[in-house]
Amino acid sequence: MSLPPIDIPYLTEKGYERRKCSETSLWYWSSDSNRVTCGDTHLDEYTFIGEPLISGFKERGLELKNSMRERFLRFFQLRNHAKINPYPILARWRDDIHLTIASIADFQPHVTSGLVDPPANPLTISQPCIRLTDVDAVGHSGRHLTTFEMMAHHVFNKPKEGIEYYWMNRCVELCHELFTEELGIDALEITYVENPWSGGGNAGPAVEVIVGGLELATLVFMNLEEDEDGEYEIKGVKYSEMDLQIVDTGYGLERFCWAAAGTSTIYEAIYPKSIIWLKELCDFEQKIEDIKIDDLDNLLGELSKVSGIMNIEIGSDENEIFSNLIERLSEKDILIEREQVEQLMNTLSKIYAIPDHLHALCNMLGDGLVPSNAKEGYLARMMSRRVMRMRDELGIEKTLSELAEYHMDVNFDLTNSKQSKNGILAILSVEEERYAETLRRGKNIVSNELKKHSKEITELPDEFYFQLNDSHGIPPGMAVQIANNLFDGNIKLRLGFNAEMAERHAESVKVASKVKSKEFLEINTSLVETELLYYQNSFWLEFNARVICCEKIKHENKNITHAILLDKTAFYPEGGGQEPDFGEIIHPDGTCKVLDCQKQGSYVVHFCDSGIKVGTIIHGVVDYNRRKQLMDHHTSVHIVGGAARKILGPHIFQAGSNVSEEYGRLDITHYERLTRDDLNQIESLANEVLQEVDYTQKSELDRKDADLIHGFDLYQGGAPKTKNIRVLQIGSHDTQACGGTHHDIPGKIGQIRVVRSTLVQDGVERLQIVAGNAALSYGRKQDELIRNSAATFGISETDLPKTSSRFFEEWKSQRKKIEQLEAEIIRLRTSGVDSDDSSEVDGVRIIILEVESDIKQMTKMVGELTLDPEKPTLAIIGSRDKGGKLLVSITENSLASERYNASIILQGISKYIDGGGGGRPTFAQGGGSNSDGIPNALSAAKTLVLGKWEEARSENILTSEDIEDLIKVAIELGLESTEIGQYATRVAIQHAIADGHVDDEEAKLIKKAAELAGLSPEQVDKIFEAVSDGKIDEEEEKLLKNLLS
RNA sequence: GGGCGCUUAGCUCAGCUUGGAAGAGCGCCUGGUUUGCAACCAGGCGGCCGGGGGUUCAAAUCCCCCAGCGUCCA
Repeated sequence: MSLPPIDIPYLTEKGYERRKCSETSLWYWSSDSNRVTCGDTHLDEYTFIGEPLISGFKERGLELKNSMRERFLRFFQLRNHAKINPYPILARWRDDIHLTIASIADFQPHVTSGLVDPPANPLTISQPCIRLTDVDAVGHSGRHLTTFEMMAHHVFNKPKEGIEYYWMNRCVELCHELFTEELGIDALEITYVENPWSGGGNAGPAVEVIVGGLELATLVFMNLEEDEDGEYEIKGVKYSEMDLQIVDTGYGLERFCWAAAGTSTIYEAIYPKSIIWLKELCDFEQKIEDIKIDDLDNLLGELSKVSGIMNIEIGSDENEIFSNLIERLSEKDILIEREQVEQLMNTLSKIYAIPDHLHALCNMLGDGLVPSNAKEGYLARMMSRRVMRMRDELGIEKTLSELAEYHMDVNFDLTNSKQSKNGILAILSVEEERYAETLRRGKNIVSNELKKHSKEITELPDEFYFQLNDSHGIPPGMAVQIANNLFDGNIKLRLGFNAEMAERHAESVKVASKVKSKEFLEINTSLVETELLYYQNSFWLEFNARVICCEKIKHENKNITHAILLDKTAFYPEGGGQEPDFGEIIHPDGTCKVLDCQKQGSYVVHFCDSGIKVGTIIHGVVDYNRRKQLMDHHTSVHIVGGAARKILGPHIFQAGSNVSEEYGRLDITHYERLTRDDLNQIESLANEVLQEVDYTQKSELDRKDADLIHGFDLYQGGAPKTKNIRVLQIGSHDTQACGGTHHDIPGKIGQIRVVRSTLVQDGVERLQIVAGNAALSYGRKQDELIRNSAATFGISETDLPKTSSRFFEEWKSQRKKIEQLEAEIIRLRTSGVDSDDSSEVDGVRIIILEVESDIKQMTKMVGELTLDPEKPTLAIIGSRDKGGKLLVSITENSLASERYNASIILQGISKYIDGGGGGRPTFAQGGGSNSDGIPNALSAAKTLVLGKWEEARSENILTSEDIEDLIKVAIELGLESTEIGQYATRVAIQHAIADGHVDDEEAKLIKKAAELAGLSPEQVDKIFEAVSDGKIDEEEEKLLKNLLS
């Protein structure tokens, strides 16, 4: 069944009636008998613009927010609610969201699941929140914000335990009293709209409180949880009633302020000074004159009323919005052109959005966030880039830091901020530099793209815009602007392009798969949980226990054959970045080695090289040296983290850690690269701590108390998942929740070295730490490196830097000398070719030679040989290097290049080395797999180019088939001469007679050859006819033989 | 977490579509010009074309893997 109708006797008493909204069909309560809508529809304009509904607040901006918040909290404090300080805006106690999006988020999931008690009950709070889902609507709608305070009163009832404070009726009563008696709102203006709420696995009835057309509060009564067999159904999901019944309310502080100020937009109520300042900076007066708008104030007021009730959201049709807007305004006798509204809205929306975005940025950075290109850090980068873009579009010449500084001075309360003002400004300066770099690169890319198109182009390819946006961070609008600025062009973006892009993005979003927790073996849940001895004493290394489970298993590590559970253990299982303990289990039948140790639920699984009978009493011995080293590193990681925070600033947060026997690794958030000097300072401070702190304090606290006592920086290692929290406190130096094993006396570590830092992700530096014994062996290894290097040079260690750089310089100059000498050898070799290897054919020098060089040197050689235009040259050189290399080069734009084609020659001769090749007509290279074929290839080249056909045949250098192939090449090259013709004809005919048949190819060749041989056309035809049937009979053979002579 | 892009001279980047002699601008060095500087002219130095595999006679270029950086979206 669905939720039953809500019954609120209090409202009935106050003269309210339950009715159905004519527009939305939702049930609502109102005391205004004329009302037909629920108050939150497109028919309900804001009634408070110019006529505040909340009276008695003269302040604006920060002061207005302060006194409004104070009034709210005091109201509930006076009615038995405990005031709770706001939680951080970075939801680091949760691993499902980055930012605090509602006051109830403070208590999820630990309190709402019933695991942990709430900090007070009932309670009231004003929680700063950030929601980036509607970021595009900010500034346009007049009411959207990315950052706001959610004022709330929460109750956590547990009816089964007799804990019941209040529920729906009393909640509405409190709300109604607040609005009417405390804030003086006319009851006729208030409607209560029933609209069941569901989300995140919970659900319940809910009431939206609408005042003057604006939703001021939502009252949620969360009493259901998702349950397949549940009796209630909401939006297709089944729910059942849960033990905990939560009153979850949310009152928008900024909206209260707006209703009290009656300004045309919410931004003017909360950021008035910023808006005036920004208007001056961008010369707003002048812009208005340019747009030619007369009665601005009246227009703005009406615009806000109208746009407030129109749903301006991402991806909505701009055309429709503007034409709607103009129509609505004309109903109010305000006549205005579409272009005027568009220009006005464009400018104003930016002026409105900038302070909002800056406020969100200050909230995030103030809480210690470091901007990054990934994860939550990206949210800050996105916001800062939005601000800078809008600033540039408005033509405001202020740096991001200057804008933020003004914002902090005027609108932002730094008292709850972890980060200092200067820290925030420093981070923003870095962001501005990075943005400038992105812009510079973007301009380059646009410029390169434009070079590909003609200057008259008016549209660039879609794909280009998409890629520029997704890969280079330049949105299409900006790309167009850059393009037109660069080339004074007339490029336009087609209408609705941004919506298309958003759609494309939406398509490509895929659902991430869930990671399952590891299961090593099936554990009978009736077995007793493992008692953890290592928490009772870090140096409890030997113990007696009973085997309660032992199973044969398969494992990556071949030595591991069994998994063993004990009723208690001192073996630490891998967790919290600390690697597992190793050691031995001694039992009556022998000893088995513990090679790995993992946690599964409440059990510790020992991975061993042999099994033990269940029930056996054993003696466990943890490997002391390994454990000691792991503890040295783990405690050091905490100490170094604390040192880094003291030296670099409060934004230092642990982004991950790993502790092994060799070293400790600590990832920290920071906005700049660390220098060796930074590391030295951190290292020094860490070692001071070893001296100063005598004992560490270990405690186990209830989650509720841990939060209260230590705050949320406690959870550096990640979101806590248990009711009880182990806390390690190292003097006043560092306090963290940690499940690892740690030293009681830090001094036992001996020394800590911070060896190096690497950038592991934008905004995250990885520190590598060695401590205790590992520090000692690290130092020894370093010494050895230096000693060995010095020994190689045969010098003292102090001379090492000087000598090594001298050797390096010498090596470089000698290498250069070698190259020069090689070049000289090539010159000598090539200048001497004329006598032996070169000849001349009709004014072209022909060089054919074999060398012993690689392809690179060969190219240089032919360069020497063919680059001189005074000496037209055809060079063919071969080398037996790597399966044989051939290179054919021809002097460009010369007699030689007119006559010869390098690529064809190469292809004609590369078969001798079983290879191929190609290139340009004047330069071709090839290679093969038979380097012994090089001499044949060069002989073939000589035959071909020098026309030494008879010689090739008579001296048996080439086979007749080879010669036939070469003739084809010669003909292709156009090296046609009587000599070739005569010779070729003879060869072809001989070949044909020997075979006894003629194929098409041969026939053509014979015909062509006969022509070239100077035979008469009749003779040619006769021969062709004779051989064209593919066979040679006796008569034909006679004819051909006759021809031969 | 996912998508996309980039990585070439000291710096900023072309070249990759369609494999065939590694380029431009700035900077640097030498010389010229100049009273000197800037500017200009001529010449030169400077490259494991991010790493590793593969295809090919031949890879900066094509394919696969990895790394770093950038960027958009969660």
